[in-house]
Amino acid sequence: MSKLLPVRGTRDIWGDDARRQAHVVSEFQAVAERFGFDPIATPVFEFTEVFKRTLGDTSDVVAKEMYTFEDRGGEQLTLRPEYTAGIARAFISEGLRQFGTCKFYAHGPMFRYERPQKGRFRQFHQLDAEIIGEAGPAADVDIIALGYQTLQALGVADKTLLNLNSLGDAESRRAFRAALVDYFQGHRSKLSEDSRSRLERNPLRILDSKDEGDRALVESAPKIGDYFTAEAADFFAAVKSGLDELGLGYLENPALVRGLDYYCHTAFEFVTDALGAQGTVIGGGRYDGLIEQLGGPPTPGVGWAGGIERLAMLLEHTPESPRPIAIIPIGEDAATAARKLAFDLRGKGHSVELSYSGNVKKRLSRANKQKAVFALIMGEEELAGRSVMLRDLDGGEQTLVLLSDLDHALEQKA
RNA sequence: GCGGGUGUAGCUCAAUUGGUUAGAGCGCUAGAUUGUGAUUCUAGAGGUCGCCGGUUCAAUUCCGGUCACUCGCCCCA
Repeated sequence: MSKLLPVRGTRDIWGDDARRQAHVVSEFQAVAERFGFDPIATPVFEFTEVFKRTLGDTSDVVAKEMYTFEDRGGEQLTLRPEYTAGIARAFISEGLRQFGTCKFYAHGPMFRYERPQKGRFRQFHQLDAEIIGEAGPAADVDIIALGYQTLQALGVADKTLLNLNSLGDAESRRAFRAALVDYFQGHRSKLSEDSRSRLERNPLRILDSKDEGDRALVESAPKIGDYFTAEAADFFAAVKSGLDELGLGYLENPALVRGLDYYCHTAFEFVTDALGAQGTVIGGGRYDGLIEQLGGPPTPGVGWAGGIERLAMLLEHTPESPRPIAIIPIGEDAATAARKLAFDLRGKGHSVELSYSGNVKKRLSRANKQKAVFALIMGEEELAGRSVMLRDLDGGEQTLVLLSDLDHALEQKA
């Protein structure tokens, strides 16, 4: 803490960044409501056990990439690295099964102890959508559609490509995994060093290795589709035809994988090439085994999370806030009247700027910077005539308007 | 955890092959009509040259370390 800097990988968000991110959240909320999703908020920290159980103890993600600490009562707590585990925990804790299928949306900060790079921070923010309790492929299609329309609402849909894959059901996965390990063992010496260690830890990850030599091997590696059970194949076909019916294009990407056991069937990502190495803006899939693994009743689920920072970076423009009306009083009496007028106009729904200090010149200059449409100048003369000077800040012309006619005049100008 | 790049004013960047007062644009403050902005003109404020150490008569400049930012690798729940 040598200087007053934010902690590595965290940052202050203000100005245009803050406005862009707020816009991402509000558009998402609007779309989620249209899809009949309900808001949910879960704590930013949980018992470490919640994330440990969902990740599996073996993963060194648990040890190395989570913000874990002990509180004064000796509890092991972790700042949430993702949304799904917390929401699944809430589903169990709150007995939400009684309500049948739950459709939730949420947004908030996440924490991962990683080396920061473009579009990747230690504290970052996510949108999240989950459908819990629905086993059929219609839910998968619905959740992907929600993602797509969110991107559309943000005007970035055409900068992304939907990548789609199926991991099959548990039986398919077992068979595929075995075949994959078998295949790569046979070519062990040709694998990159990274992938040789992946072979033990997480063989599916070899499929999206960035190493060129690995990629060549992956070309002729076993394909998950060849190991699908009939049910798994039907499920994937149903998801694809559901997307086709909506006219949603996608790229079938067999390299799109999920490392953990509870993932099954649908895996998808909306990916962009505009953000360097961190191109996934929305990623999700089906996790039918998760809630059971957490200690709840067997419950299917499907959902996604989207990176707010990444989406905000993709926005073409910073969304404009409405242009205000600036009220500019001259003198103490006018200042009092100005505060009352500002209050009334705001009450009627206008966006109004009223500076706390400054002479006319400074206030006009400020109004200009705030991109005000009009200035309402109120001096002794105007006050005496129960009127204000209505000045158009784009053109420069100004007219004296009776206060009683102000609503009408503003309406005319608008 | 590993590798590349960068660090000079609030912001974007110059400059000094090691030498005396480190510059510009934008922004900010004030003035050119004490009731009129956005244009123009003038003046002003603002810098431990990221930090610590080394070499040197002399370091913002060269060297080492460190911190931060940045791009990528690993990882990606």
